[in-house]
Amino acid sequence: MNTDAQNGIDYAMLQSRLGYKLRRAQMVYFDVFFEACAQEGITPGLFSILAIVYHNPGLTQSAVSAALDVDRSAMVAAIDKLEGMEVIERRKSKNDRRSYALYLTKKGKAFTEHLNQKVEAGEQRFDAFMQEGEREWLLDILDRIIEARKGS
Amino acid sequence: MNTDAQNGIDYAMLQSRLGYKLRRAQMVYFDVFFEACAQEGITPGLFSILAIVYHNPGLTQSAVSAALDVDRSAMVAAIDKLEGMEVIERRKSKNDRRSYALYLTKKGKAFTEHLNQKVEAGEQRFDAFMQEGEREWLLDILDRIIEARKGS
DNA sequence: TATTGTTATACTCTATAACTATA
DNA sequence: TATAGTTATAGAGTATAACAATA
Repeated sequence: MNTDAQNGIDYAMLQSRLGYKLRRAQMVYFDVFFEACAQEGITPGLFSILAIVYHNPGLTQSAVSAALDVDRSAMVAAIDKLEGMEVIERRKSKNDRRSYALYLTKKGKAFTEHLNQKVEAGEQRFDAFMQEGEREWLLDILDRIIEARKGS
Repeated sequence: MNTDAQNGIDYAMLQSRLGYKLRRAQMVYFDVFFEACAQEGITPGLFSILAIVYHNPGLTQSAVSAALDVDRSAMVAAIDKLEGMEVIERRKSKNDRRSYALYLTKKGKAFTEHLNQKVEAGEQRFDAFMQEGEREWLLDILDRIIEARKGS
């Protein structure tokens, strides 16, 4: 039960842990995500930026970094790269001349939608291992766990 | 639904993704794990080593690195640190003089058990957000996802 | 004074390559 | 020749601190 059949090593103290299994399962999905991104010459972190700007055009760099919980300084190289790929653009803000408003280019919108569909298709592979309704149940219980943190 | 009430930013393309929710939920549990480890002056990575050696005394450094899927070279500093804490010890292997056999010290066993209980207690906080039997079902579905990768 | 974007810097984690001593 | 442990090194990823322009 607690033994991994592949190498005969006993993972007992890790296997029984829900956090450990969540991590392993998340890694399975991350591999799909990473691979889909890699095929399009991007990283998961950069896709996250595109996804945020796609649904929230006009955000500043700082707002995006806050939304993704990374430091402002990390955004500079990231936006530079996305701008180099011509999928995002910095527009000088009118109200506040210190900041840029971020927008996806036409190419960027199509790129983001294409990548999103690709990841979605990749994830669907695992639906075969779930019974009817289990996916919704899983999403629901994960939501409860995520919400549970907030009341800490 | 797809909007985070906290900052008014629309995470739609990420929120709908099962992989993203798995990551968020995993981070909730990881915070508990990390905090419990930090209070004992250790890291999650080092605890994983202790957990493996606890259940598999006598493994070589290379075997542990393979079990945890990290490079051999990363083990050196890690075992150095655990040895410095007097929770693990390298014993010269008799059969193969190139390698060490790893064992927990008496202190190391107690330390590992204590830490394990601490993490377990921390995780139990989230059981309140699950119905009867849901935890077992969740472990089961996560196992199916983890196993699904192998047949890729 | 505070904030935006930026740069320089450092720190962690991990991977690669090369070395030594064994096998 | 291949493997175990080691070392040096380099690459991500991310955080901190400081600066100029602007608020």
